[in-house]
Amino acid sequence: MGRHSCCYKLKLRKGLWSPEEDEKLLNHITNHGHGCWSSVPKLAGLQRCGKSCRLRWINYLRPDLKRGAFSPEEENLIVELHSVLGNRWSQIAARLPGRTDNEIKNLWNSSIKKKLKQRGIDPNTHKPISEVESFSDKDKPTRSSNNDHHKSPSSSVATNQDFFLERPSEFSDYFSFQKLNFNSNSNLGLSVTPESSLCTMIPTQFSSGNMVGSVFQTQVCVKPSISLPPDNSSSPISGGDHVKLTAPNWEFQTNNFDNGGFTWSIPNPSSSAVKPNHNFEEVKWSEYLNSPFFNGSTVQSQNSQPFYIKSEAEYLAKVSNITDPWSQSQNENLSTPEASDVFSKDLQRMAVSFGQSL
DNA sequence: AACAGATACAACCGCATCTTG
DNA sequence: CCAAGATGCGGTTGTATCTGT
Repeated sequence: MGRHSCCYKLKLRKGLWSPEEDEKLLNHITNHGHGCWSSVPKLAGLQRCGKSCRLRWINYLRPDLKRGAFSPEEENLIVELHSVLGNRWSQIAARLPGRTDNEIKNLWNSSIKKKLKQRGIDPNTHKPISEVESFSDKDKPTRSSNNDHHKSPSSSVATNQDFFLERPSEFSDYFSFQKLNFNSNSNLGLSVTPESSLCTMIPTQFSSGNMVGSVFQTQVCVKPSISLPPDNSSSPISGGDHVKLTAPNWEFQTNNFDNGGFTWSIPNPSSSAVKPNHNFEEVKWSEYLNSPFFNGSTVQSQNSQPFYIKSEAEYLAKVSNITDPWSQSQNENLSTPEASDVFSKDLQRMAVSFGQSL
């Protein structure tokens, strides 16, 4: 459709808004509300199209807008959200009260991108630039066209399910999950994908980012999945190319935006109960992102209600008991190889259990 | 002071989706 | 169900301002 139809019929003003125009629009909406935007210009006495009026109101005149520079916490939150949501500016803006998608987009393009690059982080992938550069073509996921999650969702996301299925590979790249050094093969005929191409990432703690020293920290969880070998194997699981499972233990990652580095930690594997038969496919990513967990507020107590994934009830209960994954991991000093080995074995056990329940 | 380039921000454009008759 | 209009979104462009020479 493109340009609003009224713009063709009438000679309408374009470009910057004058104070007089602002006043007319502000007065009209204050007194009457905007109603149908296409009728606003006429009712407000403006030579603009409704689309232009709407944009002016949303980005500039709205009374609840927060003015002034972005705080470091806001910038960190934007980076964090962008790593999950990509260029879904409106969704990012929804988590920063008083900020508009337009100004967040502008901030990203004019400032944050450069800062990340200066820290050696690729703003598209959120990976260290050195890793991005060494990521050869042969290692890229086959669905390379989906590798850039910064495309417009309108063109890349056909359905919720498609979106959900496509997100994991993007984030497995980002999180370099192979650091966990899973056993790539087991005597059960199962394999945990070493490159973690099916790894699913769930952000858990955006709302509870906290200051540790001068560092703003947030935590996210990474949920490995298991892929099955071809049907000719002796795998106890049959049917379908892949089975996705929720890991019995969740991995916490702390993002330290001050130095651009990532610190890995893994909760004590024995502290988490295995819940083998829940079906993560039930939860669509978009539903998750629209869940109450994400609604509006950017500051939320860690002890508040856990986020919504109905099939993850067991997990939620555990998360709510973890008061500080960061210091917990520091104290326990879980080194990656040992912990990941246990982690990997738990995954395999769970996969078998899952397969037998089918 | 004048100019050019960089930067930040405002606004537009085109597309997809939603709504309505 | 369909078509047209309305709305929302993200990419892009335009412009004012800043900064350095």
